[in-house]
Amino acid sequence: MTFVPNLLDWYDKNARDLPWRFEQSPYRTWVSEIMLQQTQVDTVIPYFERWMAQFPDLQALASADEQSVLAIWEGLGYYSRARNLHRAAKIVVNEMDGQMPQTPEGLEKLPGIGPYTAAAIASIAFEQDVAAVDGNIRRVLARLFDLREPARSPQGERKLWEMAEANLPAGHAGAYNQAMMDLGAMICTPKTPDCPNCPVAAHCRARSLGVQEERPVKMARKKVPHLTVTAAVICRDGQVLLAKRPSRGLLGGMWEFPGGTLEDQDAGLEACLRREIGEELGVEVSICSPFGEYRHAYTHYKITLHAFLTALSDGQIPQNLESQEIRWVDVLDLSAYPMGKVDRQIADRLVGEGIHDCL
DNA sequence: TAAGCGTGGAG
DNA sequence: TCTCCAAGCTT
Repeated sequence: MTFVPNLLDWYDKNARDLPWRFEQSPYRTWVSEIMLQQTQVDTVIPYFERWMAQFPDLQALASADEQSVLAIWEGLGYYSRARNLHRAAKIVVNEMDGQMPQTPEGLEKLPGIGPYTAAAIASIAFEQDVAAVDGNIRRVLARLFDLREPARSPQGERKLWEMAEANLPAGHAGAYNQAMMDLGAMICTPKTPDCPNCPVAAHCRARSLGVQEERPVKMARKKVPHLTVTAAVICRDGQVLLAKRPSRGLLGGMWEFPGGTLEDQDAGLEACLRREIGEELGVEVSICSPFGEYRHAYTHYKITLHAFLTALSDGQIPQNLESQEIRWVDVLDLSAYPMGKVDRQIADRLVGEGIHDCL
């Protein structure tokens, strides 16, 4: 007797009523799965609704421009997800006659779709009998079978996919995968799992050994560096200068206030800013006043960003030396330019206070 | 293979 | 304030 009947019975009664379940289509399933990568359901829901209002189908997405796609995605993070989803939609519409692949192998060829997402879409949208393993399922399986290896190690990962496949109920893969995820999100949580209310507690080896909170075994985590960063709000005639970041890498394709990281050789924050503006724009600026200190944690490092109101020195014309593009933007138009969180905070403060030319 | 990639919520 | 970590993928 496996845990699966109890699991499916529980899911039948307790499945969450989510927007992409309430009204289901392959496209909606796809978008939801991409948004849900490394992101919690409650965070995703409002983004999903806005997305569907603006890009109701594959054709609408494929014909959109990347900036409007990034603008909708702003705040959700991992922006390559948005760029890849956009690219993939163009591929499906232009090269596949608008028909999404229905198998994991076909889906995985599209940018942004890896092993988990391919299995999730194939099982949920196309009723294929394939097992998926995500963070929730990884935790549930590691506890059910008391997996001793680190779950994210190559060997642990291989065993988890084997466990998921071994227990797959034929003809019910979509419900099975989603039930495992809902169980992980609602009952079998990372901290203090609700074992008394768990429908499969009787099958749980970690629970029977009292080690459920020690599963899954984690890999050691690296320390994150903390950088000091400066940024310039360069003001001129009611406008500010924005730079568009390179298309790949951190915040790819998003706009920002130019600046950069404090180096050992810099005499101070203002010297750092003058150096960075020289490197990035080839101009000299005069620094008028501080404009806030912003702390933020990215995936791999933390920053404290010091912003300054600045003005170009006489006769200086900014050149685009390191960005995709630079552009003078009216303060009231800043909301139309997709930005990461810190730059959005600076932009919002500019909008709120109005711009006062500093010289 | 391991590092890079955002942000927000929970404890 | 800090740590963990959340429906992972790409290079």
